[in-house]
Amino acid sequence: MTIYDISERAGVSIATVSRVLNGSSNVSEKTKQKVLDVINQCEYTPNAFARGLGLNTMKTIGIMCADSSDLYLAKAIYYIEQKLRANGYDSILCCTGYSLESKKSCMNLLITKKVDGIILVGSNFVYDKDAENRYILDAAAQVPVMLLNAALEAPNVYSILSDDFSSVYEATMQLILSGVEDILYFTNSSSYSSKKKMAGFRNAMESQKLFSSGSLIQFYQGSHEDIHAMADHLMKLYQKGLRFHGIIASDDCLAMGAVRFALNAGLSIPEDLCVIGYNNSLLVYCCEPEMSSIDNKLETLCQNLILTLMGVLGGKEMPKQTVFSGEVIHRGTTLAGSGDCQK
Amino acid sequence: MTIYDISERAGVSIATVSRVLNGSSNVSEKTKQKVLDVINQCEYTPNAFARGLGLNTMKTIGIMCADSSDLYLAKAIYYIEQKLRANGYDSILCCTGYSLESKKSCMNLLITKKVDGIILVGSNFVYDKDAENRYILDAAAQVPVMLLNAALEAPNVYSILSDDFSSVYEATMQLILSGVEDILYFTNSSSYSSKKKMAGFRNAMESQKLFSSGSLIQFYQGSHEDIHAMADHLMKLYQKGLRFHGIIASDDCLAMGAVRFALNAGLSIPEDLCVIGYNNSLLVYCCEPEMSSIDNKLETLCQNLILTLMGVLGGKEMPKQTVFSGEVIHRGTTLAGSGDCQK
DNA sequence: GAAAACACTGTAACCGCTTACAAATAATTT
DNA sequence: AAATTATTTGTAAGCGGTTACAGTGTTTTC
Repeated sequence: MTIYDISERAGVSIATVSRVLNGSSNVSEKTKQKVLDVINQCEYTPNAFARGLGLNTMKTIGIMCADSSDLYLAKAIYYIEQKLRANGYDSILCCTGYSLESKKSCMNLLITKKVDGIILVGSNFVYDKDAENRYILDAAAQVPVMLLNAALEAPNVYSILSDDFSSVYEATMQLILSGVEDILYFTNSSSYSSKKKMAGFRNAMESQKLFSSGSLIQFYQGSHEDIHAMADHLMKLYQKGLRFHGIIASDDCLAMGAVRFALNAGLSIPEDLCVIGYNNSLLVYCCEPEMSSIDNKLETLCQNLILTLMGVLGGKEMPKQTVFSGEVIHRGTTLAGSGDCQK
Repeated sequence: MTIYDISERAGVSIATVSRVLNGSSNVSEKTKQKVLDVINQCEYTPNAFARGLGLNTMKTIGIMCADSSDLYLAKAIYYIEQKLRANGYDSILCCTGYSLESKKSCMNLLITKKVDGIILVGSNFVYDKDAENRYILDAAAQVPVMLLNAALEAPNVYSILSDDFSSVYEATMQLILSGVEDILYFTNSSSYSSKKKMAGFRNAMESQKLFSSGSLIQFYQGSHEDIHAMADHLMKLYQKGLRFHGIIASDDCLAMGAVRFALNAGLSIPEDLCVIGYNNSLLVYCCEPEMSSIDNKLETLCQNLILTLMGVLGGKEMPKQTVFSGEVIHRGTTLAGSGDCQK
């Protein structure tokens, strides 16, 4: 069933059918209705490929993320996909993994598929060295590129992110003010946003003359989900004699590792050890006491990202970078929050 | 840059260029190389829409899931997307939510976009009433439809699922054999696989003459992630005087709710209450003691699903239904596993 | 009532690729 | 060497839409 069939049955030309299909105003109400009737009756839907060829777009956005099974990224993808579809776009998903090579190849694939825009979900897509960000700039030469939780100043690249520096700075200060001074920053990444977080931690510590040595920032290198390994990492440090009464983790899962470590080491939370996670995910309710965490307003970020993208696609001038502030939420794993548990 | 440009520069016809592009064997090695050189030199990539129009496919598979941020579904999507791309396909993702209406509309969207196949991730896509499954059959009239964790006998519909009945049956029996006889089945869904699970539970209980009343199966209706609400649900039962020493949950998150309930009620696990979750997700390591759970071999399922789909798309005869068995993994929340914790 | 403006509709070119078929060339056979 | 066959290449007709432009019929203007 093609546009020709419809035009024939409706007794009009294909141009008229096409006009009806595309909501052109230059069709009389009468013929419009006639055509619409035939279309409905035949359950005709225009061929998407032909349409794509004619219009040079299929209203599709490419979404890239390292690992869609990551709790946080999965949530972001959910918000983004929903809002995209609500705007008449749909999304090609690519889980790239963490290697630059595969990111590049996914990027090319999306460009080849002629998506209308590309969303990079997660801060791990932006590198330190300019040369490594080349692939983003190349893509941006073709279609707008949106960064969630990362920033890159470049033409046709738009960044939506939370103020990770300030969030962690604040969390650290609050921990210090509650009397905890030997704090460990526990992370598994050195991505764009991770660096910001670390800087926030470091600045806060230094402002209180507490940043003594590099060992206060601990990198965990194992699997993203292996809570045991995370706990072991900390246990080793502990056994070597390193002491700390507070841990700020770069995500909730790592924080969960910290909680487990405390359990294994016989430390009680929050008396002997305070823990603050990041992302305020489902996991915060999964431990006892419940976990304090930093909420970076993911839904707001995603909402704004789509808004910006739609603006750009609509030819509007849009802000190149938008920053939202996060919020430290205290629950049972910090002293400040052991009393009043905010939602 | 089109195929005409290439043909001109290479001094051949567009047909030849097209042949080279599509790896046709009827091209001499010499001209092939000549064309390839020009293509590389010009960094030419064929227009995907035109190609789609010509070949009537864009090598794209539609993935539908209710909520990509669900721990289990997210993981499935990850596996599926990766394996699809490895096979030269990419995927349009649609998060449908749980209403039939939106499932239908997503399905239509995918058909309209002319995907080569559709994967329904999660058992909630299959309904009891045949009429409500109409939308699946309609889609299957166009393209193969793959069901993950659900089954439907229909032309061009392929089901890949785990043997949820047996898994839960076994888990229940093991609980009973360990001395726990008053067991609650805790679920939030009545999807295809949920029913199987319930039947497994019921059968096991009945086989031991323990299935006294309907109250042994408890439906939780709230948010999928609200662990507090889940715990509250159980607490209300408990306060009403209902007593149980075992809980089998239809997913790990609900099991986590059970763990929290135990905490709130002052019950110790596993002495006073045994808990078994489902999915063997990240969450099992997030509580103390670690959670016993049923592993349904998600990666194997996904692997097989893609294998089957590729077979079907390649015109091969493929099994209409493939069932894998799961495994009960005992950890700290069951008596059987309090001693020997298997990985 | 003729000219001008307007609203609607149709014709045909084009989007960029695939592929059936015809044509030309090369390799075998007799 | 002619005839036959196999290999390679080119021509042109789609694939199913969009849309510039031209054409027709109506209404408005003076």
